[in-house]
Formats: sequence, structure tokens, C-alpha cells
Amino acid sequence: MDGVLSDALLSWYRQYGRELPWRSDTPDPWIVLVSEFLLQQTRVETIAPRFDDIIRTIPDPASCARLEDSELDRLWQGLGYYRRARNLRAAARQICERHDGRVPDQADALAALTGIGPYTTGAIMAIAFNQPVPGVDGNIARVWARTSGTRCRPSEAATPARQWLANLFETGEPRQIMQAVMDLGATICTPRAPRCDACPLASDCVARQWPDPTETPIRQQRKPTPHDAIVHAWITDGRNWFLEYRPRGLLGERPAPFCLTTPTPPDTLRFGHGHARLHATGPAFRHVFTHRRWSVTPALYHWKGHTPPQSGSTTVVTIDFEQLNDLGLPRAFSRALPWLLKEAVARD
DNA sequence: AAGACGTGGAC
DNA sequence: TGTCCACGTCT
Repeated sequence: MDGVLSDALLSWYRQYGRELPWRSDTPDPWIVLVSEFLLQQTRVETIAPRFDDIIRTIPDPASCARLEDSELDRLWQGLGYYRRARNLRAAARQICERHDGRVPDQADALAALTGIGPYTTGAIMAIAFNQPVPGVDGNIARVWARTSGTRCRPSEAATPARQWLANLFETGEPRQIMQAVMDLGATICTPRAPRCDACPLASDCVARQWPDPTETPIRQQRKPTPHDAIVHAWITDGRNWFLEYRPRGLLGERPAPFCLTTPTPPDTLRFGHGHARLHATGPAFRHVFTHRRWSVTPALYHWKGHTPPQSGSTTVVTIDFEQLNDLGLPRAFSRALPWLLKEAVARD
């Protein structure tokens, strides 16, 4: 019964499937693993142009395991969900320690690695090892919910979609089927404007008969996001930048400018043995996260003190003046850099 | 176990 | 302009 579905899907995939830098008929499991970490919550178009550079830097688990924080941050710069980068390095280290540096080909061993959950376990098993372990992401859940005509929330689709995918795997090659369903969800069965006319499964699709196939999956209502008016205080003495090591949390576990919870920059910041004087205020910008929004006023401060600033609550990091660009700062911070560096150099 | 966690492009 | 994508994993 699913054989017909599978034939239609695979013949569509042979013609319209995407050619992507991490895809191959004989894939390197490490490359598949890296691609799946990168693609968690992130669009193909964001990752594709960066992928070759990333693999050149971390061609195998051992090279990834060796990366220092700053190298890892540069590798992942601008890609978001920075926790994934730390997860990837942790997984690489576990692969070196537990599996002799080779990506394990067992689902339970994969699932035990940091950053690998049910979806990524299935994706790696199917794509890297051509094994029938079903992992369901948003694309697959949507294709199942619509073809089966089930009105439900995405979370309710996971289990039946997993069974559906498992049945599909029995009719052919898991790698081809997995990639085909993913591509169908990404390019045809899209969240808001599905191209049902071009869909190989249209004749077997229940939602296709509805007035509005996008009624499923049911979109979950988002709560209103908090709005913070803050100042990013960039402090320099002309030779160094003084950043704070941002604790775990939003854009955490990395150096960052001091974030002040005031809408406008104070003239003076006091730290223990000295103070920083406001030199210039930059163009304000807005940065939208998934769950909150910042209105940011960047500000340049000059440090007046014989020793670097000391802060009781956070660790102060001293960065060579020229090294700010090499820190791999997230977009929410790096957006101010063009203004900041122009202003800081003009200061002398 | 509900909420935290980035980004940029589509609409 | 603002909303949505975005279940993926961890805590």
C-alpha cells in the first residue's frame, strides 16, 4: 500500500530533489552529523554557503574536538542557537573517547551523544547509514498530517508520523526516502503556501481535498515577546577591549559587551578601581529573538584606570584591540561593529 | 515538562 | 511595519 506512495515519492525525488553540499550516495557519517546539527531549527539556505568552509575546518571528529571556544564561535558566527556549536564539540569529544573517533552506527549510541535527540538520531541512521530508523522533524510531521488528513498540533503528529515513515522505509532505501520526504516538506508541502499541483502525493493526500490544506498542522499561538531597551557598552583603553564573559543563557558562555538595562547610556560606569567615560553613542538598532526583543543603543566608553576593570558579579575579558572582529560575536552584538570600529579608531 | 534558545527571509 | 518559519534539544 505504501509501495505506490514510495514509488511516486522516489521518482519525484530523482527529478526534483535538492543537490546539497552534504549529500552523497556514499556519505561520510561525520559530514551528515555536522549537517544535521547545523540544520536544527535553521534553513538550508543559511547553511549551504557556509558548509564547505565549516567542513574544511572540522573534517573529522578529532579536529572538532580540539577547537577552542573562540575558534568554535567563529565557525558558528551568525548561525544562531550557539548552544549547538558547544553540543557539536561535546559530541565530537564523546565520539573520540567512546567510539575511537568514528561516528557510531547504532541508534542508541547516537542518541547518547550530546545534542542528538530523537529526530537527529533517525536522520543520521537513515542518511548516513541507510538504516530504517525513523526521525520526524517539522517537515515530515507536516507531510504526514496533510496526506493523512489529521488536524493536530505538531507535537501530536510526531508519533504517528514516525510510524508512517517507518512503513515507508520498508518499501525502499531509507536514505533516499528520508531525503525525499524532507525535500517535499521544504519545497512543495510548505507551511503556508503548499504547491499541491506539483506534489507527487497529491492523489493520495486527504488535506488536498480541503478548502485549506494548511489547516494542519495547527499553528501554536505564540506568547507576546518581552521588549528590553538596553545599552551595549563597549569599553576600550585604546589598546584593549574590556568585555564581560556572559554567563549561560541568551548569547551566553562567551565574551560580550556589557549589557546595561538602561534605555540610554550613562555618562560614567564605575568598576572598583576606575571608571569608564562615555565617548560616543551609536545608531540604535532593534534585534528580534524568538522569545524576546531588544532595542539596543551601542555606546563607546573610554576606560580611565591603571588596571583593567574589575567586576564583582562577572568575569572581565581583555581582548587585543585588533581582535574584536575575530571573536565570532553573534549578530545581536556584531551589528554595532562597523560604527564602533570607525568611532574607536577616529578617537585618536 | 513548559520554556529557553538566533537568524534572516517570506509574506 | 509585524508575524511566522522553527519539534529540535536541553533543562
